[in-house]
Amino acid sequence: MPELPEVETVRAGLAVRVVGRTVADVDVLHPRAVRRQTGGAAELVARLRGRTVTAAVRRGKYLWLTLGTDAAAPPDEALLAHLGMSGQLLVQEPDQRRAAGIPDLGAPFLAPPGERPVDLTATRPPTLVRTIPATTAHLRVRLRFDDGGELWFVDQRTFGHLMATTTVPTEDGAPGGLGSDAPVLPGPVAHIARDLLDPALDRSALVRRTRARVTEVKRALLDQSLVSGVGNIYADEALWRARLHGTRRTDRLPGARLGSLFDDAAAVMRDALAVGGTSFDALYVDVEGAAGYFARSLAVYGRTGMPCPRCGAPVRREQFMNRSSYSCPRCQRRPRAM
DNA sequence: AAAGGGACCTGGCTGC
DNA sequence: TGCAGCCAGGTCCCTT
Repeated sequence: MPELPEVETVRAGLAVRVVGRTVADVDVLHPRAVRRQTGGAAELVARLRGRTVTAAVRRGKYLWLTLGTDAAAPPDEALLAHLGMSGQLLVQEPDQRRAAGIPDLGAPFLAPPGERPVDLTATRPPTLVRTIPATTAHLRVRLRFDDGGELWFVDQRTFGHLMATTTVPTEDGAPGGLGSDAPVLPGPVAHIARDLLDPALDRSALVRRTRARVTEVKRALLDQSLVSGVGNIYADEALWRARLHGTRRTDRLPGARLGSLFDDAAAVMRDALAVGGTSFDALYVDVEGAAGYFARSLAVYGRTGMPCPRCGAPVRREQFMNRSSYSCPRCQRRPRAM
C-alpha cells in the first residue's frame, strides 16, 4: 500500500532513470487508468508526445513528472500519478541500453546533482531484490521514450491513475513538492497539504489547524488536506510511537502532544524510507521491481495478538473508519467517551 | 460548513 | 473440490 515512503522511493528512482528522457509515444491499455483525464486516453497521449521529463516531484502520495521545453521557466505541464493501492511505475530498459552501461536491476542508484544518493540494495537482503517480472499482466499505460526505454504503469486493483495536467502556482511561493525547486504543482493536487517530510511545512500552523478540528486524531492523520502522505499503516505506527489511541479527540489534545505525534509520524516514515518502504507482497515495488524491507520493523500494523515491542501486551485489532486499526491495549488507552 | 460514510476495484484467502 | 464471500484501503463524492 503505497504511502509517503513508498511513493518517495518510486520518485527517487524516476529522478534517476526517467528525467531527461523524451516521450515518443504512449499506449493506454485500460481506460480506467486515465479516468480523471477529461479528454480520455487521446488527450493524455497528445499532451505527452514529444515532451521531455525535467523533474520527478512528490507531495504526499502524489507524484508527478514535470514536462519542460524551457529549462529556465517553471514547468507549465506535468504527468500526474497516483499509485492508489497497487500501482507501480516500472522502468523497462531494452537490452542494448544495458549493454551501453545503464545500471542493471538491483544496481545502486546514482544520484543526480543536488539529490542525496539512494542505494536501494544496501539496506535490503538480496532475496528481496527481484527482477522485474516479464509479464504484462495489469499493465495499464506504457510510455515509450525515444531512446527505446519504457515506463510502465502497472496496477492490479486500478485505484491509481495517470493524468496530464497544467500546473498552478503554490500559495506560499515555496516549491510544490520534493524533487524540484519550481513553486508550482499540478492543479488537481492543489488541495493536498504539504507532507511531514516537506521542508516548507509549517509545523506550528499544522498543530493549530489540527486542534481546531473536531474529530478523532487518526482521522486527522489520514486527512490529506490537513497533512499528506500518511496512510493506514504509518498512522497506526505513529500513534503507537506516540502512545495515543486513534479515537482521541484532536480538540482535547495539548498542542505539544499533537506536535510530538507529527514528529513520530515523520520519524517512522523516514525509517521506512531508509529501507525502501513497506512491502507485504508483490503489490508495492520500486521502479526496478524491488520490494521494500520495512514490514519487519512494524510494531503493531498487521500484528494482531503478537506482543507489543514496548510492553509485551498482545496487539489489538479494531474496526475503525471501515478499516482495521492496530494498537497496543496497554500503551494506547482508549478514551473514556467519544 | 465541516465531518462522516459509501463506492470504486481485483485477487488472494477462508470457510462451508 | 468448488465457489461464495470477505478483506485490503486511498480518494472522490454525496449526505448529514
